[in-house]
Amino acid sequence: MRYRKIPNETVRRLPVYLRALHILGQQGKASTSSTDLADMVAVNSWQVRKDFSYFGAFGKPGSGYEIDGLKKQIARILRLDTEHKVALVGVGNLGSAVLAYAGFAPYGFDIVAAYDCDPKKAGKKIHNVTVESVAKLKDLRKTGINLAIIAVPESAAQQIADQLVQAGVKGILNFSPLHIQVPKRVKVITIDIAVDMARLPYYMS
Amino acid sequence: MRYRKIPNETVRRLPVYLRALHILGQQGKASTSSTDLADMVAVNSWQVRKDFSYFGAFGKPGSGYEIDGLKKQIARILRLDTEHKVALVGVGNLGSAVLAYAGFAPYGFDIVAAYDCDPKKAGKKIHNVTVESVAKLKDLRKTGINLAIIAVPESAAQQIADQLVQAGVKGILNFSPLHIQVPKRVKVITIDIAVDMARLPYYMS
DNA sequence: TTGTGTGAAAGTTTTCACAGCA
DNA sequence: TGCTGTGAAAACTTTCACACAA
Repeated sequence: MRYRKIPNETVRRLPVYLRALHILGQQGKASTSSTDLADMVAVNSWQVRKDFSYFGAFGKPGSGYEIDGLKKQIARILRLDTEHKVALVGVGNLGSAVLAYAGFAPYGFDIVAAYDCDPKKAGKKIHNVTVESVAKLKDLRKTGINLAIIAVPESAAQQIADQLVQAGVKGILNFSPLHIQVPKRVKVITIDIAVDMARLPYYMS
Repeated sequence: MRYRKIPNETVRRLPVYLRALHILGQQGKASTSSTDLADMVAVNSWQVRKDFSYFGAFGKPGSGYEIDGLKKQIARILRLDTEHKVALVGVGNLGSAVLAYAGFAPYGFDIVAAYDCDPKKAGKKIHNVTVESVAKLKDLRKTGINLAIIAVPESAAQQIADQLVQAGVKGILNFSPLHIQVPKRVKVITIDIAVDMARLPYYMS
């Protein structure tokens, strides 16, 4: 079953496996099994094996998966085998939290630029990144950054997205609710905290 | 097709429809169509109609859906027709951003308590909520709060989750990566920013 | 013996096409 | 005419069962 079309749901799980493997690696382990991985990320062992099978076989019957090799394979599939420079737009409460967040590093993301429309913030250094005016967004193209995080208020999100696309950004992580319009070639992933939270009561007994 | 089992994916979309309806209501509109709603949330019109059909018919052929009525219906299904008090644990960068976030209010969520393990923060008022020591978590049961947001570092998350379950919490929005172990009766929804971001490069041309 | 890889079956979700109401 | 509601088909995803490799 080599190199079939990878199901979307599998792609969604791959970063989770990657994080689990990262942790196992830090614990000094060299290999693991589909059962152990499954327990860590709360799926079934056959789901893990099936997911991996979409890009060909990685594991050894009897002994399991070699952690370093598997990490590299998954990183390559997700195109996380090279560093990605990221721009952040909106350095409010949420933006600052994003800048402080250490969780991006294991995936090879590095936030190297930050923009805010508040002139008082321009020039300030927050978590090692100097905040610039949003007017400077047009210079983004020269920097080779093609990933951006939008953490601005809802009302400004579409306008910022337009500017980012103009500046050559190809992928956007969007924290503002509802849909942002971009050309088809640009991928947007939206995280809406309230929308996710709103599902909780439904599932509570 | 009345009162069939509601697909999980439909439940995931309901809060999104709710937000769109909220906006339409604020714009002074009284009714809308499946096509308009679909455009706002980036799905197809037949998906919208199918989703609504799982709880019975709401709309009028020819004229569409009455916004207020539809909002109430969806809120009732999601059990968002009553206010929900929420406790926040972890008032760091992310926790503060959550406290400041206005997006919860339209769904009826109200963050009324905040806890942090840093004794220096105890007693401080942040965005109208007084921060308390995590030692006070055991008093949570008396307050009638059964929803919590975990915004603590990864290493403390499981321990906090255990305490929350002990205190009678039935639903948890978890910002720390990887899986948190809770009894089956408790629902956990995890938001992992980095894991979502990690899918972007795969989809970028 | 332990643990992988994978066809086939079962289950879920999306898409389509169209009947029918206002 | 405009727009809904829905059965049926198609597409996608998960689960199972088991052959087989170390």
